[in-house]
Amino acid sequence: MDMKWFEDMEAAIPRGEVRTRFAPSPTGYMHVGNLRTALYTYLIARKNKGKFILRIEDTDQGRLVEDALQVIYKTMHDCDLNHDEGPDIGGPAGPYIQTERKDIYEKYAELLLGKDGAYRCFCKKTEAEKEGEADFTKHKDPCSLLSREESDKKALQGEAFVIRQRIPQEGTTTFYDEIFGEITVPNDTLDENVLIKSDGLPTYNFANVIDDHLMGISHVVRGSEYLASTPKYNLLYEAFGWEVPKYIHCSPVMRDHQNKMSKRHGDPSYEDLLAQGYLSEAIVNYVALLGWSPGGEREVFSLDELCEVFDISGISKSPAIFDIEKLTYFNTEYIKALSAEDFTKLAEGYIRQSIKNPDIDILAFAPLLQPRTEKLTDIPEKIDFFDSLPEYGAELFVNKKSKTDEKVSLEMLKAALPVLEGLLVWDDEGIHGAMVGLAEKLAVKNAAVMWPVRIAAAGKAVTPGGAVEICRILGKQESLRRIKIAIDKLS
RNA sequence: GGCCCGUUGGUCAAGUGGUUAAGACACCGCCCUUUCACGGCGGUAACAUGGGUUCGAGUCCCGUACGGGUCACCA
Repeated sequence: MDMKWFEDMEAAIPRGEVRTRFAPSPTGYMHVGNLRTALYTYLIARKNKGKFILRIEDTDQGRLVEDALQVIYKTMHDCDLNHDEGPDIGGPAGPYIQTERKDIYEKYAELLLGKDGAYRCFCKKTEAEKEGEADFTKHKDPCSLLSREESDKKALQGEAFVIRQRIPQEGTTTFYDEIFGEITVPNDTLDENVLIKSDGLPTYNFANVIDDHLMGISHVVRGSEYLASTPKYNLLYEAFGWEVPKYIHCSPVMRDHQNKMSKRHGDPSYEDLLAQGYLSEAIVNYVALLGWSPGGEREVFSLDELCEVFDISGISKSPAIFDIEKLTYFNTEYIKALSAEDFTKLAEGYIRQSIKNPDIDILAFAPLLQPRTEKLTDIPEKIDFFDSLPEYGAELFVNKKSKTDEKVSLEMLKAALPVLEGLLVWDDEGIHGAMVGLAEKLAVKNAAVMWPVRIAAAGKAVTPGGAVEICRILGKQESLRRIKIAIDKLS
């Protein structure tokens, strides 16, 4: 065995700084829990002026998904979770794609074999483990008893094998997690997992340990589903004589008390949320708070601010249920905080979805929409009435607070028609003045005029903006036409 | 089933032995208002459970219940 090679590998490991890594499998789908893990991982690196690394865990050849890498890059980029090292930009600890590190794993597996921390298993892959009846009894693997000579001989003869981790059956293993504290498990409950598969590629169980070590990862951030196998990873570090990194296991993001968020249940992925009209910044802010708390009362944080205040101690042990309503609240806040230009830019496409009439000024809607938009996708149905007057019932004219009913509305519209018709300048000031003046003349509340006019102009009860703004955007001719339609309807 | 972990209002959560148990979302009410919304003000609502330890327990210990994770040649 070429020990010089191993020495060189060790010597090349970046050290002396905080290094974290986000290590997704290319599944083509970034679920919310994944995004949160990426965020926390990023935050820990930035908070400590360290490095954030992207590593692709693609050792499952059967599950390759086309373009999955692009989904990862795009999500990270959209969310501003920029990495310092990764497959696309390189770095001192590459390659950053596991299938490109095959020879590295092979060498370390060989080394481990030599240390008796692993053994070859020549058993046939058992199809016996069918769905349904789970067998929880542990079986002693006969191959673990094979002498090194026998094992080498069989391998040399070309017999297919996998490499399994050898686990001492006595004693306990203890590891420390930054969130859960000290955890101790009896060694005889640990399985001798496959480290190298028959296709020569490593399993997660092996690759993560090798890579985290070789890439100089100081803080391992991952989902709590790995909590149960962490003792086995510790045993691996121990067998190699390597320093164990800090562990940060995050509890899952749930859809309800019983189930994790999942594609199967139709829970939204990051991409889905974008498509539903949520802003990246709002999603990131909300997700940061799902399972982590800064401790104070403040909740709105930009990414940069999160880098400052984030602390591992604020991460919660128990799972958190994803609440789309609270996300919506954050989204509303972020939309309101947008500059008028930025909002217009984002809203334009949605506005065009329902406004086909080229005579209508698209930009006129933006200021009306911005303070009352929860999700960008809500925009089209809010303004569809501008394009064409919807069918509506006369009961919309009834409003207690404005003191209007169908009869009063008819009177008001009849009175308003000539006043508006006589307006020479069709702007907010003029329209407002005309209607308020009319109300004063008739000795009624402003609302008694405004309500019927708004209903007549819009044909729906809930509208962005009031009678004045709607009439202004509609234009004089169309406004008058709609008022006449309403008069006919009420007569 | 074994092992591991968790449990503060509907949800996210603060809280590290002594608090009137924060805050946010949602919900309800009032005010403002040319609608809805926004905004302002106020309200309903919680320490899973039983034992300890302690002068004193949401906070520490043990049990119970409930929930989750894991026990793949998936990660």
